[in-house]
Amino acid sequence: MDAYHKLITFKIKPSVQRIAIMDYLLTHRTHPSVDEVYTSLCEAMPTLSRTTVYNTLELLSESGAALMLTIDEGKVCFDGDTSPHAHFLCRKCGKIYDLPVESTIKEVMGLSPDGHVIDEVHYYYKGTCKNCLAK
Amino acid sequence: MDAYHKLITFKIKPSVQRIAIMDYLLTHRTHPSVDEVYTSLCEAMPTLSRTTVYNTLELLSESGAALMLTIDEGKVCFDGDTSPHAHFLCRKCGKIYDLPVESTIKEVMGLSPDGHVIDEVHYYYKGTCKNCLAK
DNA sequence: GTGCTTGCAAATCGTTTGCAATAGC
DNA sequence: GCTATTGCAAACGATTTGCAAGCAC
Repeated sequence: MDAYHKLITFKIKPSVQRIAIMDYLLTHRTHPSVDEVYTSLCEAMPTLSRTTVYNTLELLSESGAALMLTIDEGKVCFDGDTSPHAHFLCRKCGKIYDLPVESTIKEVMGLSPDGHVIDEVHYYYKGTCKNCLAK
Repeated sequence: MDAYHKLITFKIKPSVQRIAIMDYLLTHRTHPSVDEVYTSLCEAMPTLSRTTVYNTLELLSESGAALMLTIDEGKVCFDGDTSPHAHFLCRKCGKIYDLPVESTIKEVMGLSPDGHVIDEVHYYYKGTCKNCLAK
């Protein structure tokens, strides 16, 4: 699905900026930070403001069109892939990798044994990635 | 185990401040932020500085004597309980609850199918807690 | 006395806010 | 024209840094 239709699907009114940001998330599976999205899009859209990127990414994650990741302390990252998967952060190079989940995240959703309602699940792993191990 | 011996176990040189901070984490299972630890300890130790709290909590989490939680975007929390368990954040009241983990986190530790070395695992759940549901 | 630990103040950085300019129906 | 969206600049708050003073062996 392209960016425009993903916005429509999640009931988000499309605008030039929103489509560009959604498209960036869908075509760059690098789990970018706000600043990476902003800086990358600025080349093609020089009038884009950081505020709009903040607003839009918040809107996307609240609407369910993107995931807000807090695996990296001190700065938030975003993922346009909203299918169930886990995330791995390499402490050496700082890259975030996708990992498959054994027991699907969907099973956890709903009411916890303690009586809390769970509507969002994140599995975060940290360590050293394959590439950094080889060095 | 008391704070002093937990520091020794994790090869951390004890000091008055480090013992006080470790003790705070062991006796307050509220997943406090840096500021909560600092403010609470300041009453009894007026000369304590925020820098020391930052340094010590970083040292504790790097040494494995405490967990650094990033479930709450924008500010980091700490947990003196280093046994395997998951965390649930209530978006209404902001409290973090401990949850038991079905498949133990220890099983995940080690080499991932992709060849990355995993040495830290966090399971984060978000939603509305029992108490807030009742209101 | 040497090296580690602490504490203060200033700086930094990601993020939020207030508000005016703009775009879309 | 009305409402929602965008963009700028200033404010904010958590965290980091530089460095001097203090403590322990």
